[in-house]
Amino acid sequence: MIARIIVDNRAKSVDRPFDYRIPDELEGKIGVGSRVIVPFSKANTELEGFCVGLRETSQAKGLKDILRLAPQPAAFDEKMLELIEWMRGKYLAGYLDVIRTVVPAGSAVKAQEWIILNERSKSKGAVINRIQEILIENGGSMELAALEAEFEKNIRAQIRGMLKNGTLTREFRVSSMVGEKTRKYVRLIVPSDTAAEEAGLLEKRAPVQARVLDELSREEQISIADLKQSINESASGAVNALAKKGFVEVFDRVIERVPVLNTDGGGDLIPTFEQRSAIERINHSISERDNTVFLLHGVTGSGKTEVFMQAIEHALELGRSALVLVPEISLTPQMVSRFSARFGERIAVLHSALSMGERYDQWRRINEGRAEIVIGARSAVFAPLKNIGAVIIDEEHSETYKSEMLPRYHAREAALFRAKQYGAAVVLSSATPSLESMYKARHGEYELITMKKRYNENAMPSVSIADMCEELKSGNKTMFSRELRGEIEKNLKNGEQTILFLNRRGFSTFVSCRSCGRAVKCPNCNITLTYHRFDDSLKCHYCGYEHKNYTLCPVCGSKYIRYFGGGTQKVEEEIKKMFPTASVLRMDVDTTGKKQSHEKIIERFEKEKTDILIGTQMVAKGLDFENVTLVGVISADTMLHINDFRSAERTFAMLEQVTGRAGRGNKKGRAVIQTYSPRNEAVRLVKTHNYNAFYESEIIQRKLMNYPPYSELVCVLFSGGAATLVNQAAKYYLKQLGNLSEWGQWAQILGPVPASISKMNNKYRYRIIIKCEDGDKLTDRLKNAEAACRKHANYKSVAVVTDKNPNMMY
DNA sequence: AGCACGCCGACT
DNA sequence: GTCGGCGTGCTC
Repeated sequence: MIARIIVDNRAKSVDRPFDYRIPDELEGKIGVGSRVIVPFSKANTELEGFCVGLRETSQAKGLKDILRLAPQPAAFDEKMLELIEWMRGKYLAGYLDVIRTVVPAGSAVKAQEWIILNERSKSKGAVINRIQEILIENGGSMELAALEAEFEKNIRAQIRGMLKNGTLTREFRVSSMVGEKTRKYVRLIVPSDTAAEEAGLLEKRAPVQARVLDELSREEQISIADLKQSINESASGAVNALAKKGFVEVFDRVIERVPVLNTDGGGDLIPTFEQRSAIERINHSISERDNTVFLLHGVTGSGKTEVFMQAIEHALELGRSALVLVPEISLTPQMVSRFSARFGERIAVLHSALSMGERYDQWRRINEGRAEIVIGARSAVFAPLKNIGAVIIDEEHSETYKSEMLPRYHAREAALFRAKQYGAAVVLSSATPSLESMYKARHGEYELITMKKRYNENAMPSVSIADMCEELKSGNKTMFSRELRGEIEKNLKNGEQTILFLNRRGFSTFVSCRSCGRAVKCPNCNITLTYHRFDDSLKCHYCGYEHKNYTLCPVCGSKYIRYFGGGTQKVEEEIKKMFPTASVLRMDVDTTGKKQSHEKIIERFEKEKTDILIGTQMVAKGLDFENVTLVGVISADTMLHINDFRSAERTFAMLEQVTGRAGRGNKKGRAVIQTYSPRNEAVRLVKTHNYNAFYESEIIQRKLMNYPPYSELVCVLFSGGAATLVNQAAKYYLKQLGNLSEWGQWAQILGPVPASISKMNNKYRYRIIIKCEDGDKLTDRLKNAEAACRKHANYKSVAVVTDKNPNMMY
């Protein structure tokens, strides 16, 4: 038999299957997804490979044998392979890029090349002698990479020569990067009465040893870590002494790294009429296996989580599994704990904070069918579930579902693909669905379920809009309108909590000179630097460049340097000035840098009843606190004026979400939105929480401008060291794409033009945007044009990245 | 990526 | 004459 193998060699040109013979001893043991070790290229380097198919014969000449199986289980099954193939086409990515995305990182085996010195030979080459000396110093063998590191120049030629004449031999040693985790355990190897007797003897002389024996008589095996806890630090010494005397033995026990889940999440609730009817429709589809896609449009607090849980329960009853995607797991702790309270051990939670080992163990649990419900962010869509019955995508409009790395997949699209494979029901859920999804729902492609009532029949928060132009006219130059200020005062008096939201993305605080009018820019990127109060420095949020704050303008030397825009730090400062007695917490990227500090802030806010929480994006999602009755949006404009066709949609969704944080308990919630554009539709319609009106006004704009959902966008980004070269490469690419008239569909090409961030990390960037009916039909053309660019001698240094349906326009 | 092959200039 | 420079092309 012949196996088709994708070799784990990062070179793009080898991104295709290679045929290998399956040796007799491996016959029948290799199938789709198997991880194997194969010799590759002239040097027969041992590489890991993934099997993507079997066949009887091969036309390739010079077939080699598969060397052996890698220790890990198969990385994927046939269904997952279909997904891999689909993603390869859809997102113009290579096999390996896709496989590395789909298969958990770190579960790969890496073979290190070791060099062994056989005999010391006399040589006239200084390098050759030095190689021998270093090898002898290291006990006769070394990893090639370590050996090479000892030299400044390349020693490949010398090594090759020495391998040929037998002075050296080569060996590949595999070390699996992540495998099972083991822990040291102790157990008795003598009868328990012998141990008890010994314990009695040791009582006075060695009390710690006596206690170890005592505990082991009650429990068969105990980890050394536990003993250290229950006795004291010297327990491990005592264990060693007992082992030496032959009473106990220490052994490695495989343990699974399962993160601890919080399981307090309240009991079952009685579903409302709206919930019941939603559940019925979804469960019917699960039973029928008809792959219906539901768009669940429900206001915040309408009890969508309960609907999800009942659908999942139904899928499990039918022996099927369930996949739940959320925008970011750390932002939905309440949902996760409700799920784990209900489903316990059957859940696997995948999130970015997991270590590689934890991730691998979760992957195995799912793969072996020990966890049937997966809840996680974007990449959880690749969880190795079998027989999926229900797929739930919460906050389906969220932009975090789109990957910014290669392959630039959209988790919603990938989830729909998987659901189709298994005939699973899909629930796309949101209070503010994406225009694309609502369009499909209104045109019969998806089934619309609407949930209008909040679970506890609470009214939606009342929203008022503060016109900041008016404030300025009446002489208010602070960041806060009189109305917001008044409401905060009211809340402080009543002992109720307030959340202040500030969207820093897009318009960060920047430093500019009042004399020459120039803003301080990053030397590597065409972007203004952001001022950070904390260490009085200017930082570039794209490349990480950092500079101490200037006291004089770096361009004209003037001392009239000014700060523009207000970040969260500024808001915090002003609030503290205005309300000196109020307790204040700030939550943004700077205060949540460390793992879990974000959860800690939320916990503190809840427990300590902090008066005011100031935050960015992250306060907008999932927080559900009874005592929060006021939400203030410092500026609704920051997102609105970004030059992007989705900015209105984003603004509306964001405002709906933040204002929805108010009044989750019995008290009525209020929200104040500050803006310089009070008449803008996205801002105005939040006041009445009227999504449908917003949809109708926005969809007209989209149709007029032929934007999605009336078209598809393909964005091609070119970047390289010299602006003109990059621009030429983009033009050459367009020429390779051929005539629009031959494409068999309506299409429009925009560009090439400099990208919105025209320079990043010292790379100049140009973009082409293709508006068309069906981007997937262009895939082959795009791939060919990209390949032509890469081949062209002049443009080899220019990187080309294609993004279908990008979040932003670059 | 890494290696071999191959076609041109500077050396024993 | 040949050693070695790196441009080109292939890896089952």
